[in-house]
Amino acid sequence: MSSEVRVRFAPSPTGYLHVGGARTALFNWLYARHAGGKFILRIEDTDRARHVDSAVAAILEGLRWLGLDWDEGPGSGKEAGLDGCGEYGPYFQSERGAVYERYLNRLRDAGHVYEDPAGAVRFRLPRKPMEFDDLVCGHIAVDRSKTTTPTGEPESDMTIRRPDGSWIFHFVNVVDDAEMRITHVIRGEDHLSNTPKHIELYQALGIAPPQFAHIPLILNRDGSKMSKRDQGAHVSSYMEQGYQPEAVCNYLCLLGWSPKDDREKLPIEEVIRLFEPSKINRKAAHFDLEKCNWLNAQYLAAMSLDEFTQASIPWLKKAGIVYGGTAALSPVLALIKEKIKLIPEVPGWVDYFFTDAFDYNAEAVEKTLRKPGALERLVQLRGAYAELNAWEASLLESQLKELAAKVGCKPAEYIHPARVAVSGRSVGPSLYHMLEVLGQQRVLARIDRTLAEFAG
RNA sequence: GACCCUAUCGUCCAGAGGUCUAGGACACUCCCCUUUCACGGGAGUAACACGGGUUCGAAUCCCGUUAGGGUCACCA
Repeated sequence: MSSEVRVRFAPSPTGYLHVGGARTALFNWLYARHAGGKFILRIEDTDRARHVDSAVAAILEGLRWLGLDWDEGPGSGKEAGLDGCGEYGPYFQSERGAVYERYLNRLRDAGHVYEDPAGAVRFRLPRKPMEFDDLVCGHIAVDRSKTTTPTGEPESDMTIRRPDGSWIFHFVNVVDDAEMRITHVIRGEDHLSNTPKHIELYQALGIAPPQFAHIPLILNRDGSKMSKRDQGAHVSSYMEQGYQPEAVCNYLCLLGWSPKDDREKLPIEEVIRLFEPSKINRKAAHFDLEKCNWLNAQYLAAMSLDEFTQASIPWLKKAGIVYGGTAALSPVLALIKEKIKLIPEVPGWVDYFFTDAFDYNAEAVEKTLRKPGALERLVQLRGAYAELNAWEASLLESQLKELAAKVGCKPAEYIHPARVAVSGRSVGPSLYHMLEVLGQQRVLARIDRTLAEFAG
């Protein structure tokens, strides 16, 4: 009746959301949004005994974080809770037993299933050549009569219900896709070999199968299979490490898809506009965290100072830094904003702005303060800065350079010790701007402290 | 083992028979900017897996080989 595109993401609640799964969800979502269709989330928890609410929550949380809102499924993309929305529910397979029973009877009436000696229900798999069109892989022709097990036995019939009455993936997956009016099944390439069997199921049921699109898997950088233990494998790890969700999402979009021009960072609206399942690459993509980090830095650079400040606050609090209001915080963050690749690095760059009790980095001390004459330079610089009636970066710079010229040494002889004296380390923002933000009182006091600590 | 998918710089992506002495990005190296670190700007190293065809012409089409991946469950 309607030609509306309906796609779905159907994870099983394993307790976390894998990036591979996230990308599958993303591509489904992109297509739904591109086509003005619906994105459905269905939880494949056929094993009710293993159903854990927190495991489902981890998946919903990851999807929401990435911005992948669903139109039907547990809860909605926008609100919390697991109640569900949509007219084809429930969206937990553990609650759909009656539906499966009904479809099983249809198969039974048509003579497609039988009970094996152990009491499991099996589907009589037609062993004949068949073919289908895949949106990503193209036309696929297989002869299932030829596939055998590792020991050389012919493949056995597909089990669809266990002796204990619980259901097997293949059957319920097909039934639910049919019941939920799914028009396009976009899933991982690991399902490619399952698809002929699923199509047989559709045919036995007398239902027209949906369009299929199998997307390549994501591998580790070195080409090995990405497992749950690998770095960056869980969406939650990006949440915990303070990545920008837009950046991670953007990166995932680029894994197997591209706008066909040289753009890398592009708004999701633009991806939605250009996305086509048939344009997805056929080759497995290797996951490169470096590039993801670079994209994240691009997103940070594009943030306003205010956005950057708001994003930094939770991490400053977590680090126990008392910054005393955004008015005091923002000028400091302005100094280091473009040096940051990941928001959680912020506390490590600004801590000394908010406490006088910072430590001196041993290596920095060795390389600058311990150098002959360094403390003498500090005394001279302190003298010059103490006399200033104004306190502004360009003035501080000209004063320092004048002093160096008068004494007949390089400005560096003042710059390096000064940096260590006021911050305890040898790397940081532009010295003069840092001094400006710190203020005259604190700068002089910190030089005094340094002189006292390292004299003699 | 059988069946299926895939094959362009280390990695991601352009390239859909001539415009390719193969382009962009990440990473790496060097230079500039900056007397710190980073950003930014510039330059450089680096690839069509191999072998056969088809064609006037192939990274692009076909076949084979090799390599990688997937599936062959009462996991999803």
